[in-house]
Amino acid sequence: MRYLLVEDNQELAEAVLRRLAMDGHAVDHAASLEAAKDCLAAADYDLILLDVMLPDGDGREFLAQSRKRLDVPVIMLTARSQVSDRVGALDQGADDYITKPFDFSELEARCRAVLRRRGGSAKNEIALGPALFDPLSGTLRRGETKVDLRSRESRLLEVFALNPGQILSKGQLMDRLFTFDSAVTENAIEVYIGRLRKRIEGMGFQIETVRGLGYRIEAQSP
Amino acid sequence: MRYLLVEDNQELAEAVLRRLAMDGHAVDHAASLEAAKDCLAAADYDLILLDVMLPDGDGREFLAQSRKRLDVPVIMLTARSQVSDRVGALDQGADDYITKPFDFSELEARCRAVLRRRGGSAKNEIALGPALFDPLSGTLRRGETKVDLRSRESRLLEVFALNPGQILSKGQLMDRLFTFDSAVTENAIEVYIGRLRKRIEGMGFQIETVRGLGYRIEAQSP
DNA sequence: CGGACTGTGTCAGGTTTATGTCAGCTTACT
DNA sequence: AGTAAGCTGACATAAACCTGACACAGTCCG
Repeated sequence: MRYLLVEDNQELAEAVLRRLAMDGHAVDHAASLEAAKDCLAAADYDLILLDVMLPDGDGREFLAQSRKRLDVPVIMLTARSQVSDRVGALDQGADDYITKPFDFSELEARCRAVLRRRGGSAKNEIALGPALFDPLSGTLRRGETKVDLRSRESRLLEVFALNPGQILSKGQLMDRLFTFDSAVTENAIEVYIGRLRKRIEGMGFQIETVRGLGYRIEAQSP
Repeated sequence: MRYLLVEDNQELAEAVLRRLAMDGHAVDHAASLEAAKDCLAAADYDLILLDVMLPDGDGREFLAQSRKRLDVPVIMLTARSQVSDRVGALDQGADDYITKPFDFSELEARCRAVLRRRGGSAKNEIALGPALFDPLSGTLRRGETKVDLRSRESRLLEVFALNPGQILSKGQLMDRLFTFDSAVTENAIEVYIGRLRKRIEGMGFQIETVRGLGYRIEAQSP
């Protein structure tokens, strides 16, 4: 997938770029509307991440104009205070919006959601042993049994599901679950592992601790 | 592989250099950011080990700047006390971090992990007779049988696996397993050899004692 | 607006586990 | 047989991990 990120905050932009690159996407970065136009002229994108406040104009106007020519999904990045930003963002042609500060995992989830909506119904469920996990809705299903996960639990499980068999350290999990400026304890991961374990009981797979290294998902042993 | 170590503590730097050299890597050493820049201009590296606190600046800033131009994996070396060091290290562009003081074997393991992640996901398993050993997850497999090793056991086995047929003295093994400033008895090695032997029973290879000299790994005799 | 509810993250105390030492034993070599 | 080297079961310890309880902030709903 090829993304275009339009964002003038350098620090934030780099963090987002890195993260999306880790997921295997090619991401171009434009720090202004001017630069964004150049990028759009030069390449085809699958998704645009568009900040509202930009040095040379308002992202919404840009969106309104581009919509006539483009048919690319757009996710708006808005500041929390700018409530009015949200209102109308969707009207203006955005496919979704996300308020800053956001978790990277949430951004990833929204990107997937939007792309899925657009690109037809590519199934987005992940098989976990005999169970099926839908990270978008946060539901886990095995036959008749269905479990709803909370947002954090869902993201956590998603990270495991995307790295089956691999050991993930608490540090890695933290970086995947939390914003870079939020200072949470590693203990939070332990707590969530515990909560998640309770929920996935009887689903045919389990999270196993690898002492000193991290955690790993595995199909039920016995 | 060619590494660049950016670290101002002379003693630590030399120890790391020696160790990595033993693994057959070429390692350059820069004691400051200034020197690091010169090195980067002069050569291409496969991996950078970057201390956070340096006499002429913060390693993280350096990293943030370099990221634009470089695409080399970076492992940050942070002090345990400096919690803030760790926070965001990965977001700032590091591929991994390791807190001082660290065991050399852990450093090696992380280097391998990062390089592997970067260089595609080639499996990193080592053949030991009829068995396969994955030093990253610490699992040993022979056909259907799977054994999980503990961290120290895993590192110990790794040393043997990388030096097949060679006799390794207890001193050498200690150097490879423990931090240079930690004072452990040679008996500890004996104990671990014993534990490891128990675990690898039936895996088709064995650790044999060479009285007065050390130990050696060999395929099962009969 | 206030109270009930929910999702989150922290904390403190309890539990488990890896690790290294020790003491006494076995083995190999002279 | 004597001696040094190696082995091993038992143990203390500290670190890693788990978990019940709680505090806090949103959100919902009357």
